[in-house]
Amino acid sequence: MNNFKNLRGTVDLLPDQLIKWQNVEKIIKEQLFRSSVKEIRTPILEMTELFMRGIGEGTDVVSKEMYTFLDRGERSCTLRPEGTASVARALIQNGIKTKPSQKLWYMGPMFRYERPQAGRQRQFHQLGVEYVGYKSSRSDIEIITLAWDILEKLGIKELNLEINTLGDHNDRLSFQKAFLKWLEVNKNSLDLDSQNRIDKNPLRILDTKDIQTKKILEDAPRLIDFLSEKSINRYLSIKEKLKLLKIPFIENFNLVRGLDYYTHTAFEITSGALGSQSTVCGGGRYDNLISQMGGIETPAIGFAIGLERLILLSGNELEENRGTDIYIVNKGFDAETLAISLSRRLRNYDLITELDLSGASFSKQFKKANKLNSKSIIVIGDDEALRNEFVIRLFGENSLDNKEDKISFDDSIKLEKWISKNLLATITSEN
RNA sequence: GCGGGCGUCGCCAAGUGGUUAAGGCAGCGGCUUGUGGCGCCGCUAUUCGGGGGUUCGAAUCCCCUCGCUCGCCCCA
Repeated sequence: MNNFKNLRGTVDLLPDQLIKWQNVEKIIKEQLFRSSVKEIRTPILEMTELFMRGIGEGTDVVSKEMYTFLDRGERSCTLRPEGTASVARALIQNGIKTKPSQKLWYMGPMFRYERPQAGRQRQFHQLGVEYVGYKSSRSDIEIITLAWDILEKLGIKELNLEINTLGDHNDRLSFQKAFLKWLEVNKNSLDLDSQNRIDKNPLRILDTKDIQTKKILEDAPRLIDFLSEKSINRYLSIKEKLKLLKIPFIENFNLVRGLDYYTHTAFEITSGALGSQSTVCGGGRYDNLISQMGGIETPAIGFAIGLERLILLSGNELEENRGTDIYIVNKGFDAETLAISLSRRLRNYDLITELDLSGASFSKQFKKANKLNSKSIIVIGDDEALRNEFVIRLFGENSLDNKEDKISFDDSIKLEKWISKNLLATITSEN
């Protein structure tokens, strides 16, 4: 076996699987379109510095999961591990002042160097939505409901929305001060992982999985007690509105999320159906990111949905495929040319036509048409070529009677009539 | 980076030390060169992820290695 193989953690998506992907993407895009969210596309490759500064050097993503390499000009480049930093960069670079508020989405591959497992790949796909330049809690609500509605439109059930608030920069500073003081005292009773985080990213200790540490943390200072009145009111109003909108949620004070840039609202949507990688959607507010990256003070909030996990969760009704409408059986020199030109004409209709290219026997071609479940069939052979007409008839399982029509190659009207009577009616009733 | 499970045809598999490695699906060819669905017949792994070892003899036992997979960490 010295054939080529795909790289670990990457996958080939084959035509059959892509039917579902395309349907999922279509539903998502429609929902975004109706919500006035506009698409943005940024490069997959960025300078490494962007992610180090944007996401935070202490984070797991940056410290151990990036695909980083030197290009031929000795520049350090990184395949994007997430989309927010790139979008922020693009907006700053392209003059964010001229468009101070915008609703944006992007969809595409992201790369993280991790051990693959169920629902986790090294190259995976995300839908990201960013509301940039929106400050009020109304934007938090709209973006949470947008994420929720997309998942609902896809027919995904049994989702859990978790929310938390991280406060603003000052809230966090004063909390961190108290928390560090407490950590100093309790350091030795924490698990090793958490001890390591004290210097790098103390907030992350809050969502430790270690049971012992969890218990000890119950007596630690709580972020919520350090929030300013303004921050608290903001959070309370979000909870209030979610209740009024009947979006079920649970509060999770330990929801911190792995990226440094979050402020105020953090949220996550999970599903038990996913196994251990249960997060489908993660997001939050990042009011300081853009200014930290050199832009003007611009509050923003966003989320990302993992498409692979979405595909795993969405039902198989999205796998349904539209079959061939007309299969053109053809054989003989003149017949083949006529068949090609007829197939081109047929592509002006909303029909799926397939021209047989094999030159095989008629019986072979019929077998192929049958395998494809073609709804109808056109036959062009030497006889037809001679008479300048083709044979057309219905083909599916309900039409074994071989009732054929003959249509002249010049008679477009008769062809159109035949199509609308026999094919278009059934196609529209299906959709 | 650390644990557990697994690697036999494109896919699903039987085989657990003895001469030619079942079977099914898919594919190809034929019965049937101008009309399909069913059926029947035939073809498709000198080789069991790779390398080394034990043995008269290995897909089957041992060692190493690679890959996949599930979980931990973390995240989408």
